[in-house]
Amino acid sequence: MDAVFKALADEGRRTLLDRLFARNGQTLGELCEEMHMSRQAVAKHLGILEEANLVVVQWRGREKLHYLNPVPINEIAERWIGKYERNRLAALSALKQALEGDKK
Amino acid sequence: MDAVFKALADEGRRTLLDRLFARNGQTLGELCEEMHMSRQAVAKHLGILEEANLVVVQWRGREKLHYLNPVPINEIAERWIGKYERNRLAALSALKQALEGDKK
DNA sequence: TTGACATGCAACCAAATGGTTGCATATTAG
DNA sequence: CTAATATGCAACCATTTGGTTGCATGTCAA
Repeated sequence: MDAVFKALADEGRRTLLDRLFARNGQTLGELCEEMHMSRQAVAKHLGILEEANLVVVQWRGREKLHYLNPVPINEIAERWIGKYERNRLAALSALKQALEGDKK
Repeated sequence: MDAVFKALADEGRRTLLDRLFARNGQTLGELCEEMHMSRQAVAKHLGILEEANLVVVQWRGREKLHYLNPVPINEIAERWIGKYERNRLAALSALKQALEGDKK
């Protein structure tokens, strides 16, 4: 899971995921457009996303097609964020009380 | 939002959030226990969590009490993860088809 | 076959990150 | 007042990160 969090920490990589979300199965060349950095830099980012299993790759001849894999994101939502979200109101309430308690 | 993702990228910081989730309002000293790094390192991590607004601080005399703020995590879940999660099955299906399509 | 195209690999570099240590400051206890 | 306690600030360091460039490899099209 650490790899997933680390992969999501970079704005450029989140953009790449957004673009695959908008249109799945793009090649490296396509994904390079609009990212203003070199092809190799984009390839590195995609490698990190692959490593985190957020992107799955498919070769078609000389083209490398990239597919979004939503499973790890779902796992984060389920196992980690859900934990906080479920208790959101309780935690907010505790926080509010703590801060108000000080002013008294 | 970038600050939140970056803050969540470190295992130690996630542990700190977990510990505040388990017991809210701990002091820096308390949070240092079990983390095997120096007090200053923990303080830096907490600073990053504060910066990302994931932790809110309350002074009580010479003690600094730390409170978990669940709002930014909730925002991630709502605005970003939710986007992928909602289409989880559709994306999985597309992925599967793409991979199977190759084998034919 | 040959050239163009899509991608990979590796060396290199600057900046950010995560950690340390030493010392300073503020508050509480005796 | 003085000690001890709780924390802050700043310099410093090694490693990681995000980017570059140059060149190599594999595939398609003419």
